[in-house]
Amino acid sequence: MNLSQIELLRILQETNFSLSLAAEKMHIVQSAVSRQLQLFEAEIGSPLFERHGKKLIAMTPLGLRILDEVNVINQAKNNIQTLAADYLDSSHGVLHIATTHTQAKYFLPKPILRFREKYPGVRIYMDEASPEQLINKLHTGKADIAICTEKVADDAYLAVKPCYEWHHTAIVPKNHPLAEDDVTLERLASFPILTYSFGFTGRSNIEKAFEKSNSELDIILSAADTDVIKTYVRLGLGVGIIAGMAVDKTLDSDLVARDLSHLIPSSKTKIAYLKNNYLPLYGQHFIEELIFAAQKMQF
Amino acid sequence: MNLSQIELLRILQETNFSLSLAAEKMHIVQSAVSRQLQLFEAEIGSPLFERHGKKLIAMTPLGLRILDEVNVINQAKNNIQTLAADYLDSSHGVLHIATTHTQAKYFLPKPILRFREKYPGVRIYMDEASPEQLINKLHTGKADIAICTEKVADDAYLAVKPCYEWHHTAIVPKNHPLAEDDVTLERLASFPILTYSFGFTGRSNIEKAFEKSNSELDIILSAADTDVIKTYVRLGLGVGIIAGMAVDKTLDSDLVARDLSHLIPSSKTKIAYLKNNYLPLYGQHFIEELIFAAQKMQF
DNA sequence: TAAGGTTACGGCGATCGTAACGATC
DNA sequence: GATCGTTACGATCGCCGTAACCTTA
Repeated sequence: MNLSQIELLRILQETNFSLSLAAEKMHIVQSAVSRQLQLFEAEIGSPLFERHGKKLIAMTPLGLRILDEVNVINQAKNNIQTLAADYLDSSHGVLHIATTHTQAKYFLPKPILRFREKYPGVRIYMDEASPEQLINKLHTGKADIAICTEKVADDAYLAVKPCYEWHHTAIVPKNHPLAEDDVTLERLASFPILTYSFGFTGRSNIEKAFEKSNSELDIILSAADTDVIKTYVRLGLGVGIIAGMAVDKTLDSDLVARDLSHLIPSSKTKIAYLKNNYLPLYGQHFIEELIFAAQKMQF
Repeated sequence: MNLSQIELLRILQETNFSLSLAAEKMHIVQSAVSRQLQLFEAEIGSPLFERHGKKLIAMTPLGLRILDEVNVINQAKNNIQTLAADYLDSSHGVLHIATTHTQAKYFLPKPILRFREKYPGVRIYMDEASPEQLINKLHTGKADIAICTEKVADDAYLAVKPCYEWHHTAIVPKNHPLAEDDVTLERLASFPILTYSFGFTGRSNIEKAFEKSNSELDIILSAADTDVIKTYVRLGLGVGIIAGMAVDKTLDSDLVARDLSHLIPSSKTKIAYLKNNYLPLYGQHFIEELIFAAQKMQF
């Protein structure tokens, strides 16, 4: 057993068990990969992959169980490398942030600016995805830190820190009835609604609010992206329900924002990362920036 | 970085940072070890060991942090090997049990007999040690399963299963006053006491019982070993306080046993093993035997 | 000066690459 | 028949062992 064989197993799971793709990723020829896999299976004494003829199509139960350990080893190996690099120079490096559109556009700009000032040598990769995908990116090592509102609870491998609490806001064009009227659940439900997709940015709390009432929402447009919602609200398609921090007083001056904090439960945006993943110092400082920025906010 | 370098680091911590001892353990020459360490430190880019001249005397903070990850890797590597062996043949193998003398002599015989019948191919190593050492043996991989009463709480890396509950018993020679009289804390305290050493077999509960009362125990002999205590009780040195299950009705018929369950809080014997350590099937069955045996007992 | 660690060098074995072959959709 | 995997073989590179050298108690 050696580390390249461990790495091979890890890559095979990523490449849908393709030896040729794995070879490419490892920068060696395919025949070498084939032999290494054979050697490893020989050492284990049992096949780790189900095969159709010569093609690998799945992992055996033993293979899956061993894959768990392989991932542990891989994580630890990466930690060693990160630790070493961090110790040599904690001012340079790479930070993969995975988050939803709303956070990326309306919450992250300030903390990222401050962070850039302190760490001009750190390259930031920002990855937008659905909350479900965010967690997956953490687990597969494609992201170091995830920032989102939904789905990050009850995962034993995740460390989750509360970041900030916010409320939803309804937005309508200036001439819309809701621009002036009292806002109630029933009144809201009488209009076509535009809001976030399932599983995004506090959508679950919107569901909860209307579950309890007798009204039913007529959601005519769901989007992951606040700006898409705003666009169609401007076109008069209906009432937008968006996150409070996504309302920009100057850019959205053509719209009227009505606070919904009395109707829809507050949402909590969290910061999540893998417990077993060593975050370089600048990563830890980035989280501090997030929390600092959160404290300065109010919705 | 490769697995032998990882292994080297692990062994260096075991050998007090001696390259020559490490070389011996790894069955290679010392110069090879020296070079591998240099290569690894070069790859890390920083020294992992503090040196006095050429001699290694301690680890640097970075080295210690990396050692954590090394141990994780080592554990996972062992798990892979155990998984593979277990899958090939779950009827043969080795089981390292670490426990105290009392458990080894008075609780384990029955479950071990039953286990041997089911798994004649499993070699059992029984290791006697203090509770503190038991935990250490688990952490260093020298034991798979520990059975004891003290010290196994609040360790995040340990899985702890309750095994059985028992009470202390006082033993005296037949002609001793306590053979007949009512047993109270005060009465007990009026005699010289022989019992377990600090940190052994429910000793902490004895302390607790007497802390609350005004009496103070005059412990004239402490031993880890119940049989030593019995021996000196037979010689008339005083009153023995031992675990209830350590009283053998036939072998100890020359002694009088007085139950202390109304005076000393009950003790709980637990089974502990490392959460991250894969126990082969027979190991899991061994634990089942322990729990089965425990249910058949009563003290 | 003995014991532990480093440096230099030669030899062996592990693993890679090339290439030809085999199988599967 | 194109893609993917296996087998065979030669070449290379990494790692070990021998041995001489360095350093400190």
